[in-house]
Amino acid sequence: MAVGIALADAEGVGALTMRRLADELGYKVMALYRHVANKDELLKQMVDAVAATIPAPPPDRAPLASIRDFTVATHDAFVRHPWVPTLWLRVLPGPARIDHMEYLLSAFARSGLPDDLAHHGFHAVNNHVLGYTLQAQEMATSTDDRAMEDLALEFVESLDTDRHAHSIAHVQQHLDGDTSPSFELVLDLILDGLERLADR
Amino acid sequence: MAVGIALADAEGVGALTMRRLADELGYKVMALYRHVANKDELLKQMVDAVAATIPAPPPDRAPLASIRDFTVATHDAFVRHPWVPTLWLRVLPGPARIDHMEYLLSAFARSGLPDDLAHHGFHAVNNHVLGYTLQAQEMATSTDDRAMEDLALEFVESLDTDRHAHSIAHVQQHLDGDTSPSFELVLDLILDGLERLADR
DNA sequence: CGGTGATGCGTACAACGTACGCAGTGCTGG
DNA sequence: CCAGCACTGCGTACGTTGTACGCATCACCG
Repeated sequence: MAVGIALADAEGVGALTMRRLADELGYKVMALYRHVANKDELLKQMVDAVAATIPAPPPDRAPLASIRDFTVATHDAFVRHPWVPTLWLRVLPGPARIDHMEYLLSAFARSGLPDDLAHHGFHAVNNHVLGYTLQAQEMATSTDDRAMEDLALEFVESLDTDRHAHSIAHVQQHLDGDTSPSFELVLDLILDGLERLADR
Repeated sequence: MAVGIALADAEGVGALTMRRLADELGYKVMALYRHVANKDELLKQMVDAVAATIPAPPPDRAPLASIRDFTVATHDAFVRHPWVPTLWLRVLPGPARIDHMEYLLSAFARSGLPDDLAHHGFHAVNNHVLGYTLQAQEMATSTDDRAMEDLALEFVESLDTDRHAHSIAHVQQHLDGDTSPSFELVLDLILDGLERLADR
């Protein structure tokens, strides 16, 4: 069931309406409610299904490396399903999401970082994946790829060349596309910082 | 206008319906549309109004310290108006939001960091404020303070003591409240990391 | 004084989530 | 083999939301 649903991520969460989903499946609306309590429950299951696809690194990997890999894998999943980060926080966590959390916490526990740093690190890493992907979404809302670039240019046009010089330059940097590995760079920034703090 | 609206942050965005807002103001629904094009426009103005309240540090402050202060101020604003982070990315940026972006970028430009690091740093900092506050929201959704604690405890009850030991411990840490300054700690982690990368 | 613009509003509609109760269908225990 | 039961699909219908459209009112200016 969650499968036919995840297919509707081709059109964004906004397009995911119960009637639309029913149509897609060849059923009528109310039939869906025999399988799902309500829409929130449905979304919860969808998010959980995605969470379940995030692979945990092999157990023999070093803790910090595991954290890195796992976070990158989470980011990948978010990129593959752009609607997930939006819902990640809004719906109640299902089993897979709890396992996800548990895994990351356990890796931090094994990392040798002091308890409080591990605690903060967990949040830092979580915020980073989530914030980063959400931010990326901001741009790509329902724009068919080429149109996004136009939209960015149009946005730049609307700015005052003097007062917003930096913003214009920033957008330009994005359009030049020379900033791709930003996600992992900042992730490493955080992880290295944690290690350094622990060493003191 | 945005004033009567911002007052509706006492009940969360969900409660902000056009009819409700009209009632609150003593008007009927359609009267609102003489002042605002549509609801998105309204939300945009609300977010922008909040963005306008975020103070820029004095010009003589060191760039990195300015970034820090400004980010903390942004976080404060988000805490004061919990509905803002959710909308921050969803609505189009108004003038105040553009100024906000411009200020942060200009501080990075003055910081002496190489261009690409400044670019990434901007995103890192932005993601952090946003991600952090959103994450905090996750917990505090429409729960009247004391009830939240109960909810957390109930959540813990639902977990398997063995399989989810770390998650339980993590929630416990939150309930003990010994983790408050987490936001600034991670922020410093990021800023220090940027500096260190630049020095190499 | 007549006209013109801004402002408030009443009615109405489409899209949504979903409550409720009925109908068919297949499996099970006697 | 059949009565009953549980499950699944569905038709109808309601309440809530955003908002289009057109009319009424009123201030002001020539």
